[in-house]
Amino acid sequence: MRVLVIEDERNLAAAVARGLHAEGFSVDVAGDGVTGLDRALLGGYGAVVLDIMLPGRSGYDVLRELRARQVWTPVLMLTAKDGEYDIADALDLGADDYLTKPFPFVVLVARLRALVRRGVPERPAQLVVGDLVLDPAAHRVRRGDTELSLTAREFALLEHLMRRAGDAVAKSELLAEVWDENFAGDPNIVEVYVGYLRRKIDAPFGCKSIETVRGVGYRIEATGG
Amino acid sequence: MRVLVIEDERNLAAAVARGLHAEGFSVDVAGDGVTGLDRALLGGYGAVVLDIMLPGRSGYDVLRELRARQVWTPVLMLTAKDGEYDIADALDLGADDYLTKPFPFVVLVARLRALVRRGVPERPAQLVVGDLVLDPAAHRVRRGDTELSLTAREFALLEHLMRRAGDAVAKSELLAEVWDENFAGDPNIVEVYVGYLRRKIDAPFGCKSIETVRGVGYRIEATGG
DNA sequence: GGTCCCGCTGAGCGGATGCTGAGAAGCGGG
DNA sequence: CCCGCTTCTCAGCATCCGCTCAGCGGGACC
Repeated sequence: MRVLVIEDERNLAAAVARGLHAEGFSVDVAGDGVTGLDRALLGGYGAVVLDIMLPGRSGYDVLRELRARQVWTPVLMLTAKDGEYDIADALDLGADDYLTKPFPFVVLVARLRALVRRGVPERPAQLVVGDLVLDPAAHRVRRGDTELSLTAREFALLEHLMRRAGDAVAKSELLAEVWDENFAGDPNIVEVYVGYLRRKIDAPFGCKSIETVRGVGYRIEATGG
Repeated sequence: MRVLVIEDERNLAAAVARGLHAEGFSVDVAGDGVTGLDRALLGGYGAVVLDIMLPGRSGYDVLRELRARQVWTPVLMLTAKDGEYDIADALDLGADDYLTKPFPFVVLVARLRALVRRGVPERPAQLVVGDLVLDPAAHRVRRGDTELSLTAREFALLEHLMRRAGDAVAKSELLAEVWDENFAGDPNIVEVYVGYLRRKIDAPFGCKSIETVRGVGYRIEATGG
């Protein structure tokens, strides 16, 4: 099984290539969108791993062009930040799955295998914590059967916490990932938004899924909810 | 390297255990899904060999539960028949590899080695001393099944001691590592915090895991815990 | 057995930390 | 053009934490 990896970060590309090779895949690497697209158009690949942020042509462009030319090779997108619109767009354009960096390597392999084996788009699993369910692609959150209405920022924060469910996530990390690496404002914003979240996802249901880890940050967990 | 084998066919389990042991693995065997899951949840295994057909809970269930609880130990599934859909489901659930019975023993060893070498540990192992368990990522401490609530400083101190479990750690080292290299205050602070720790992690359980090494510092050990 | 020093602990203070409400600025829809 | 929603700032407040200090008890060594 041949796999094409289109990724400009050399280290990551090399690591992925090495790992996939060890898993028995034949791997080609393209360092930018243009050559990546050329290779992909040649066909013969069982799957394509495609970074969104690329020099030359963006991952979006490559994917759009591929599908426009009737190439239906399964594509797994890699996104740097978990901006939900990126993902939604990519899926609309015909991506079959996606992963948010950084990702555990096994997950990449498992998803790739699933993609290749079935030849069927596997919908990325929703995030589940207790009876809290967040669907990144559909941009929805439910607690049990109740649909919750979150703003974009609240959603991004909750998604980030749920992706690391069980872990204590540092406030600085949340600030960097959910807001911006170079966010200049008041870091207190994290506390404010955690407050908003609690009022929406916990208080109405009398539970307490977001715990404060004093001196560190926050942790979301199934217990109590 | 510890390996957990969850397999109900006694002969097979015994053969696998013997063989792996001869290959240098430490092997635990669980004869059904329930006990297997319990063991696996305790962590500390480098890999799990998991039969799909099991009394108690099926291999699917065990795997699903494991992953749901954020346990990422590599799992190698064993299937009786070579129905590819079984395999597909298992891989989707987060299995890392599989073998179809009957399999040559050498293949099992090779695959296991590959699994372990590829190393998934993605999540830093938790620190274990007796029934004291500290999870740095989740920022949690348990004694047995009881969750302990430590402050940031207490946590840092305990983590440092546990990372060097069995060693006598100098007070000066603790001061430098847990506090600050250039800490200017009263060095007695270490004693104060060891006191806090003992009151939280030992006294309520009537044990004595933190020993004083007079003239040197402190040592944490399993004995009595 | 005595003496001395190390380690233990309780009280208490000052500051750090986290939560919340009020409200301003930006933005888009009607 | 106005209104409502969202995002973010700010300041007050309650709580918790980290640390100091001083006195006491017990182990080590002679």
